[in-house]
Amino acid sequence: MTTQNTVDLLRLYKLRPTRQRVALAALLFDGTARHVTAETLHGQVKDMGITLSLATIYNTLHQFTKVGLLKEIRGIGDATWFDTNIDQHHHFFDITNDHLIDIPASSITISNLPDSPQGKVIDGIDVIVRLSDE
Amino acid sequence: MTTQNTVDLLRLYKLRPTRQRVALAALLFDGTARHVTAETLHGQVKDMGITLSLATIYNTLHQFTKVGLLKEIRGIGDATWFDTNIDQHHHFFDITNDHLIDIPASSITISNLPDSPQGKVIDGIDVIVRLSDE
DNA sequence: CAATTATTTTACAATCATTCTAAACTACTT
DNA sequence: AAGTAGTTTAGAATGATTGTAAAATAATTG
Ligand SMILES: [Mn+2]
Ligand SMILES: [Mn+2]
Ligand SMILES: [Zn+2]
Ligand SMILES: [Zn+2]
Repeated sequence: MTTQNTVDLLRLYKLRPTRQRVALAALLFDGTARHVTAETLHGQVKDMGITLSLATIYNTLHQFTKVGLLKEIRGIGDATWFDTNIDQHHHFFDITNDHLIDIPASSITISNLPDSPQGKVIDGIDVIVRLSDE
Repeated sequence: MTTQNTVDLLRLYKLRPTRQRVALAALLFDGTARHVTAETLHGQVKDMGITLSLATIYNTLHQFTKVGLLKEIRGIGDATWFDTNIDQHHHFFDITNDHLIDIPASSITISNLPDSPQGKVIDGIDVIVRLSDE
């Protein structure tokens, strides 16, 4: 993604295109599916020779999530993961290397779910398929 | 559960029936399905007038899990939950009150799951159905 | 292009769930 | 009863994350 495209993307979402946000958006939104934690992303920008504080990474990941550019995933190890795939979908989680693989929602059929309790409605369904070496 | 039954249960699993473990086992294994965190369980024993350290609660929950008396559930809020239902099953999670409800594995049908990657095998499947007020 | 204002970044402290450590205590064996 | 191995505990440490307040920077205005 060019810097100009990244700037435009941020403007579109009413986020000031600061040096830090441009760097992170360029890394994240290259069209490929990415799963990052604050720490892994911090490592990736550092590898590019850019220094920015972990607090800014957290702030930015949450802002991107708020505007709908990212999805938060919890329950994978101890840290919070952020996903560039914002479609409703599920995950394989390889417990031997902490690797996530997308499963399109259309690839899983869930049937016979019991009725929700009185006055409650389903907000979402998260499926995690844990993988290990055979 | 009588104290004697609790003592026998612990002996059966080669765990010394200490005052602390007897109290926790009696609370947990009364035959009803329970979902606790270290903190909620700590509160419950405190309410019974028994004082024991949070470290012991953590130790005991992990020991009970290791021998198969409990199951660990992650991805529900920030804390680790422990479940007296050790059958393979899933959960409704009510996000308005942090309440968990069991869904028997037999009540959910998952079909069309994509193939696992080369050399990987499915270790387990966790389904969390998030509930909110309608 | 200043000057002003609004937003963002950052260093650093604080929080919270959990684990570690090492000393005091207790259950089991002899 | 004494000895030993296992357990509990207070308190420190850890690690992910969030809060704070000052310094830096982007946007706006004249
Ligand atoms: Mn968050
Ligand atoms: Mn654990
Ligand atoms: Zn994903
Ligand atoms: Zn359960």
